Amino acid sequence: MSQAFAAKRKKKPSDSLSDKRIRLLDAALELFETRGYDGVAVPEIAAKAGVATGTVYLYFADKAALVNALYRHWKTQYNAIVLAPVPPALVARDKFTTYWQRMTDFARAYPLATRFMDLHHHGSYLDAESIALGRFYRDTAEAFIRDAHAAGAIRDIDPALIVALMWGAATGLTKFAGQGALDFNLDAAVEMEDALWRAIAND
Amino acid sequence: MSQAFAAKRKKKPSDSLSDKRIRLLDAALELFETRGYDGVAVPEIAAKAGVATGTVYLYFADKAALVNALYRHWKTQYNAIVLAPVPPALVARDKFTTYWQRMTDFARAYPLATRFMDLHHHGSYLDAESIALGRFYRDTAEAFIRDAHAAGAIRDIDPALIVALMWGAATGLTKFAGQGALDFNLDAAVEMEDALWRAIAND
Amino acid sequence: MSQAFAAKRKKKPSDSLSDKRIRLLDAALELFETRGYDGVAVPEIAAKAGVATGTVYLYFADKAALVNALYRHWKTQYNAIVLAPVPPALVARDKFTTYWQRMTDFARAYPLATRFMDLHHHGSYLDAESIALGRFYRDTAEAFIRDAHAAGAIRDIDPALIVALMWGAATGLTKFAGQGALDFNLDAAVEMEDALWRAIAND
Amino acid sequence: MSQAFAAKRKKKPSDSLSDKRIRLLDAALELFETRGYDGVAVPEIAAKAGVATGTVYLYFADKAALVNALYRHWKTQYNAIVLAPVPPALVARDKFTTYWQRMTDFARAYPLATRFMDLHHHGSYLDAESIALGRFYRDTAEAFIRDAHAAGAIRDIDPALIVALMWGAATGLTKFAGQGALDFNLDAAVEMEDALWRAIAND
DNA sequence: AATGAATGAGTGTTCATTCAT
DNA sequence: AATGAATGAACACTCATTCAT
Repeated sequence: MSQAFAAKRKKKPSDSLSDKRIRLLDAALELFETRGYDGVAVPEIAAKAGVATGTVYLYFADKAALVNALYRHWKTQYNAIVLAPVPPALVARDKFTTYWQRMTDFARAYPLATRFMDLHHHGSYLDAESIALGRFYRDTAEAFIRDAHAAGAIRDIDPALIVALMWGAATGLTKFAGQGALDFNLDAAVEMEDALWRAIAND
Repeated sequence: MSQAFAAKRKKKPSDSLSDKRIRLLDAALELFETRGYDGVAVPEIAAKAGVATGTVYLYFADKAALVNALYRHWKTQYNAIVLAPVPPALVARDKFTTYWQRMTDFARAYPLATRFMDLHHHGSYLDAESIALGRFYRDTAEAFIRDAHAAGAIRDIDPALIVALMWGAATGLTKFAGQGALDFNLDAAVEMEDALWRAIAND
Repeated sequence: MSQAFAAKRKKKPSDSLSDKRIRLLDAALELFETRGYDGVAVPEIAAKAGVATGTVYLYFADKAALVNALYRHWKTQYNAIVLAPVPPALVARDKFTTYWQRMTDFARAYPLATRFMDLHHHGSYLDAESIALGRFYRDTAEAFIRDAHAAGAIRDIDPALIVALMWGAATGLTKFAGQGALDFNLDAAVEMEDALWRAIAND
Repeated sequence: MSQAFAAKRKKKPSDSLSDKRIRLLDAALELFETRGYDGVAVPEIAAKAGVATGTVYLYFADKAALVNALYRHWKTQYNAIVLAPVPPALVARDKFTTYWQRMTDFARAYPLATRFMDLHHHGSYLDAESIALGRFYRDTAEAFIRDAHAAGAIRDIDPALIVALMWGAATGLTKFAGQGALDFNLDAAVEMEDALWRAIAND
């Protein structure tokens, strides 16, 4: 929004302003992902973003505001992309494919952000609003599972268990890929989808 | 407590010596699990363990040595308990049950340690030896999977994928249980085992 | 003060920047001279220099870097002032006078720095480069002595012994003056010079 | 004294007691000489002396008491050996030889103690009594010089200057010998004595 | 809007000293 | 008399944050 607004003005400061905000978030993502929130110094984020230390505080009230902004940015992205409504007309199996595909596409496209969200989802520096964004995953997933079960497509398993299984499978792929133990490509995603569906499908 | 009872007089130095070491490791586990390595101050660990700050350095060379000792302690426990050899006479399905039961028993008995190991497995403060302990899981799991596949019990899936799936399922249970989203009891473990076996079993 | 007067507005950063460095070196000199390297706490140096503790580390990598910078500063000054070449046309006696005068002028002008260099010349915190600066004294003095001996002006005494004597005489003056046992004024310097020349002169 | 007394008893504790005191002083000398008072930790002195840390405090009230005991021990030795009365019948030149010989003999026999006393004579941890011991040198030396001057043996030079010269010459020899710049043997001592006498002698 | 030098509270670590054994 | 584990104040150093420019 501020971006669109700024675009009307001719001055480049405003432009470079949002530019700097983004560069700060990118730098923070890279650093927090590897070393954790407390393991990274603010001046280091600034240096990686190519701005002065003081500039960080023009865009974020403090360090906690920066992680929260970063966390929300990616959780929001995730929710918008992965958890967007699926066509109600689709049969359960296709809905499942759609969700799983989005999850793995996202994880493969943004492995840093994916690991960052997993690693930091419990951080004491995250405020209530940030943490609340995580609930949307569970709610959406459980809703889908209940529907699918009601439609007779999947067996009678505690929905929470299925959510844990799907989330765990995606996380496992990301983690072991990060360790070099496997290649998280499209084939792997499809192979895993097949296994997951067998795990829960009726018959 | 039973310890204090058993130790009738005498030899308190060596008793209290290891006692302090253990209390430090316990305190560190609890604190590191919630707030991460850099989020916890050494004096705080000491306070929680009921010893003076300087005492930490009688048992550990520095803070990094403390996390490494903690990490190794639990990884070693995990490897000894969960990855101990299973009777070769067992059929694949029973081997699978054995491994899965151990994994979930461990995760339920020591949820803090389980989350700690997951959270810290990539920490820059861990030395090579500590990190090497993690490889045993992958090796053992893959060996089992190859055998089971050779015996025709499970389908032709990349073993690394199955490892990711099993690890992910256990992690997912631990994580969502920690968030209060599910109750990680024996039933849940068994229900998940059934789902997992369907995911990979031949037929 | 005259500095503040001269610096009319503008450019205070770089001004105050070197200003702080110098104030830190001055404070360190005064404190290290009396209490030794390990006897002085960094925050105390900062306080004496009128800056915050953290500021010390903007100008010096660590405490050792600070002593080394201090030591080098004064050794370099000493070498430049005292050991500067003397006109080759001068007769040996006049060269001797020149060197001795410079030594005593320096010691009288900068008694703190003189004692600091004597006290710290062997410190384990000094790096190789710092220690190497001390060699220049011996080399220059020995060269002069060899020339003077070749010219028949001084007797056949081991040059190293004469160096020890000259250095010792100057140090003795500084030391006993510091203890209040004598007044290290120009007369004392001249009287000592006369004695030293008699000690080594031919005839 | 306590040594002689203890010798009468059969128990070895008392024996090892004074033994330990001496070993502590020896260890402290070696360590303080190189690294200074604040640069050496008490447990390190204990380790070098082969006793437990707590034992140090059985023999000395605290660290300062230990340096003071060490300083006084050597200053007392120095005063007893070097500044002992010389036969009044001796001519000035022979008195001078006697004193100088004792100074250099001492410096060569106990280089560590000599450097320790030079380095620490101003330490803030030394109490008044310790520092007072240093005055004896000046007093004795000045008394000798006044006599010699009265006897017409030496020129009219400020006695304090001569003291500074003699002390400086001895210190210079010790220092440069310690740096490997010269060999502080008997010849060097004699050569230096000759030079010093020329410096001050009448004629 | 942007800088980065400066700050000082807070961190990891050391060490003089004590005390139960 | 002797020990050495334990202590906690004090140290060297870091880093989130501010502010004069």
